Amino acid sequence: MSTDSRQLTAPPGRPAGIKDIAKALGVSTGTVDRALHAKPGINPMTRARVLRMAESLGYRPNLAARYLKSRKHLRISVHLPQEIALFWDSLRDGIRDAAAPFAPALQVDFRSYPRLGEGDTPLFEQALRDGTNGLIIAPGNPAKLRSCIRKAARRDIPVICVVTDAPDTQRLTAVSADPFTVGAVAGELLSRYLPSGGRVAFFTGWLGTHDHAEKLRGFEGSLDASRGPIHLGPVVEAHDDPREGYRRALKLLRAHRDLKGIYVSTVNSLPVLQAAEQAGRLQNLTIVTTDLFPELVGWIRAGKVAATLYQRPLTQGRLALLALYQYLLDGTCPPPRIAVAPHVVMRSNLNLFLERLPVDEEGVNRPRQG
Amino acid sequence: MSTDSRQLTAPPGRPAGIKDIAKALGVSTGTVDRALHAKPGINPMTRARVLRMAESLGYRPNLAARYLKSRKHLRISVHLPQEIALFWDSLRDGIRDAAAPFAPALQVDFRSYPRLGEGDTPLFEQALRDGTNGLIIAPGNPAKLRSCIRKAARRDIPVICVVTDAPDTQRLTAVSADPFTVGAVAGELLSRYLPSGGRVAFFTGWLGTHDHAEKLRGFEGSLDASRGPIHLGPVVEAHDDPREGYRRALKLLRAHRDLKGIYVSTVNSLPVLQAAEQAGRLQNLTIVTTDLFPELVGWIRAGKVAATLYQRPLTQGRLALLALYQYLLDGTCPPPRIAVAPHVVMRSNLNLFLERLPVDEEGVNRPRQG
DNA sequence: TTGAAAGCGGTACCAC
DNA sequence: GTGGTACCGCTTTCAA
Repeated sequence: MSTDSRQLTAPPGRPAGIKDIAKALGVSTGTVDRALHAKPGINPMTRARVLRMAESLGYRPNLAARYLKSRKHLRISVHLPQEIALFWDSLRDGIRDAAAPFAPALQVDFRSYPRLGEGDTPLFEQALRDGTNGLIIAPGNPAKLRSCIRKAARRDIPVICVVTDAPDTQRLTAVSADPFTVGAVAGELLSRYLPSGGRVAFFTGWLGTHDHAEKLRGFEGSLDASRGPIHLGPVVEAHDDPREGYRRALKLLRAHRDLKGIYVSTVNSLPVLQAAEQAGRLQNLTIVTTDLFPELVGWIRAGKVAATLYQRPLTQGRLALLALYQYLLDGTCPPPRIAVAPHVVMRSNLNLFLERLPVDEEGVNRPRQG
Repeated sequence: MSTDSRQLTAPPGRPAGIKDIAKALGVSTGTVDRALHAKPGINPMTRARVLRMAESLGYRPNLAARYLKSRKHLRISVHLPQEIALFWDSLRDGIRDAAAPFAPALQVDFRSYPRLGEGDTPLFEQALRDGTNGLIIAPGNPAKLRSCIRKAARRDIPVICVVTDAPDTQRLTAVSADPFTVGAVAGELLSRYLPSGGRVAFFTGWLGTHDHAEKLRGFEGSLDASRGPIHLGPVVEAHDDPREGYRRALKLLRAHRDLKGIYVSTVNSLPVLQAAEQAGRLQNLTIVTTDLFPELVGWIRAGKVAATLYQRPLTQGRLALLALYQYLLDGTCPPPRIAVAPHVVMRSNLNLFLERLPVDEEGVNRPRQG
């Protein structure tokens, strides 16, 4: 008679291993391995028995041993733009830092392309050919990547979006500073900052971009919800171009002498600030900007920028990597969207953020003189 | 003649291991191991040669193999108060989450004592007796723990402080929301929120407590630095006692009919809010509070609390654990202080934080009626 | 003071 | 289909 397996189901002193399963069933470790990994060439019956026993013994694979033997380097590819360098470099740093504890089991390949949406498709396809195990991307133009993502999904290669999302695709998840909330925070700040009311302008890149439109929605909703008599004024698309931003800002300021505040919802805030200073309007404008970069520091220090909403690239990178690694390691599915709470950076807490920013404190931080 | 070691210093195809060092030097792996771990019973000369070779080969220990064999569970003790449960539980969660990837190589023992500063000393001494490898504590009364920390340092057992610091001790580092900055942010927010000026009150626990005094310094400095004609009004110590807080708040409001704002710099904000509501003054007060807990949610939603400064216990826990683990693993010394940037939580971004807060959305969040 | 060798828990290959 | 076993890189023990 075979031994009564039930008495073996009691948890032993130390965690059950593959050998314990094999012994309890009177099979070899090889068989157990094949069963656990759904490898070909095993009797379905045997497989079922092994799985049941593994379950009842509470078997958890020892990852140290697994990695030690198989040396299976998980390789993941990270494709991000070069511009704006500081932001994307921070994101890369966040990914690198989060990946460090898993080295050398996890290898991260960074690849860059010039600007958001320009040249990411070929990189994606190359990564698929190279047999990457997972991807982190910032889809500037989701439509163009749609088929790539589908292809990856078919091969069970997870894709995580950062900063921007590719909605309605099979990407595993998207990590971002929820744009609606970011816009809403800007709106609430300006409402509170301007209790006597007035009109505020909204600068953005392209209203056709999902994220930018969401920011506007959040911003407007927040202004409406506030009790103050503050209202949404002109909405300006500057297409993330400094010269266009400067030109449009100047024009805007001339056309609207009563403007009380401005929210620049993309990183393109410097031209707007310079235009406002040029026009001598800074004193009477409350300005909220987006993200944090060396040239902005001086403006914040001087109180010319009331607050900037920092999208925390480091944290986004960390969360994206962890979600991807978890999925690759044990199939854990992250929630469909991971929202990072934006930081409200002002003069009083600016220094805390500069520590993590590769900022040259000398000179760079002075606001340019008109 | 021994082989010329220099040609071996070139990085090989795959990472150098302990055997590579042994082979290059013509010694055994046992010797290499003893040298690398400063174990007793090895010729200093041999040791030096091994270390040099390890260096030049760029040797990095294979952690998988190390853990697989030695099963050396690092055990660390985390001692935190029970009250206020929600805050400290979040901190514990942050530690737990950060430790999870290292399981089972790292085991975390949580121990609790009733309130900050009450009963932490015996726990500390017990942990030392039990042979813990490291500690995370929240020193409510640094003076009492001073000798404990010294004892730990002598045995090379790292101690990390969270939330509160024990300055001038040998603790490895302290993770906290830098109190000066937190106070300064509150001051800047109130200055901006109240452009027409006036006086604002400052509620705290004990001015004798380092952190609380720092918050006041930051707060006042920020008010002074702002251009607005806003000034520091009454400073109230409520000793973190709800009844005392309520009583003092009522009295304060009666004595200062012109008060424009209040900053409650400890978690003891509910009584102050209730007093203000009772006195019918909420409409004309801009209130900034500290931390986030279920009972506060309704007040924020209703716009009665303009903002609350959240000290991000999850992040503090994560950073503390990582710093401790890094130190235990490869001796990496963290900076003497790790500052967490506090989050500015307002109506518009509240939901992002509630997701991580064990909050019952039903009923609990309504502000209590008088 | 040093060397040799036995595992740690899985994986992968070969033989049956 | 299944069993047996060498081996991943390191630690630890025992013998020299």
